[in-house]
Amino acid sequence: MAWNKDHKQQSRQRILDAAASLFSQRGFDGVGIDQVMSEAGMTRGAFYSHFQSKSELYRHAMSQAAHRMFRQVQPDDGWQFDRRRLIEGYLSDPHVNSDGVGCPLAFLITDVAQQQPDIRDTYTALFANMAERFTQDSPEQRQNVLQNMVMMIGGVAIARALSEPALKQEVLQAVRSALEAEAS
Amino acid sequence: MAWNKDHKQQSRQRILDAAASLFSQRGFDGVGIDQVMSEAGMTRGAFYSHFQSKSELYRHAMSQAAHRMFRQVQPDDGWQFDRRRLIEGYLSDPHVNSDGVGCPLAFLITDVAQQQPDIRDTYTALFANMAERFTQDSPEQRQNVLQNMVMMIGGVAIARALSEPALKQEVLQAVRSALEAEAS
DNA sequence: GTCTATACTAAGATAGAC
DNA sequence: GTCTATCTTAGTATAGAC
Repeated sequence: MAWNKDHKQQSRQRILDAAASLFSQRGFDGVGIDQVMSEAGMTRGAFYSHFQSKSELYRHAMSQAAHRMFRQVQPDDGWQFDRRRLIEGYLSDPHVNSDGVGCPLAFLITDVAQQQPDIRDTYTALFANMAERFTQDSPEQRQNVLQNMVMMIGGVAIARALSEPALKQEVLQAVRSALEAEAS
Repeated sequence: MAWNKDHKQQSRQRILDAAASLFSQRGFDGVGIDQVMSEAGMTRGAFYSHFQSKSELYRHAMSQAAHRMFRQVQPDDGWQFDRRRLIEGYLSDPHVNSDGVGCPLAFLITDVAQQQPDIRDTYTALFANMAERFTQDSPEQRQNVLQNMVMMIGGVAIARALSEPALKQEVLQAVRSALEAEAS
């Protein structure tokens, strides 16, 4: 029994990892169950004993990717997060040009806006969650936090859409400048 | 002959208008040629005497929507555009919650990022074009212009993804505050 | 220039064997 | 729990009538 349970959990995790990566790059409509299951090392038929629908998979993959990012922002061991490191990492080339999992708040903005309410509710909860983590115990900073999140998320999303490297770097640099000015 | 030419132009325009609206709301993969042609009052077969592919239609629809917006920013009659009016209109409820054509730079960010190079090139050209219009003859302001564009585009895109009205308004208000502070 | 009909491919989801 | 097989629907694009 224990073995079976473990095995199912591992399969589910492989599906979620494949889904997070594929959805990050191609969006909801750009990914099929076939591709996800193939990348997870299984076939289509096995999918529905793990998730009820593609929509449910999308929501779980989005949540998982976001929470893994949150963990970097606010580690469990109680260390204060390093604001500058976070910003640099978020705007870095490996993240912006990632061909794997990226921050779903940035990589999937308009993709989410086009989907059903359940998916938009998940995105909304993740966005609100991140805003609260940043605001911590100084509610008077909330507007600044929201402005910084718009800059970071919007900047990464736009940079990913641009095909000209020079312009892409210019946008990312403009975002860095704005956030550094804000930090003082 | 003149009549035929006119008629074809009008059909093409109806297709473009329908496409701009549908793509704005549902993205590249969320729209079929059938839907576009049906909304334009024709059937599928007629499409390919106007455009070579769905991708070409998407690019033209995106360009047209953007240039119509540019015209509001910089009218032909030489009037200086009203910066505050532009910002208010861009962040307004009718634009953000529009169920028709919206600014493609905001409504289609991640949709474009997932598409082929030709589509990303079109988006890039439109973004660069808008940045230049705003910068006008003061190149030293270019970084500010890019920061403001990220704020406006990112803010509208995020607001559209959020399902909770209060949070959506909070984000838009934060963007307004940032842009007003910038204006001084 | 626009129509109907069709070729071709792929999607999401389900049924039933093992 | 995972497989193969299948149902149903819909997509892009093309061919040929009018």
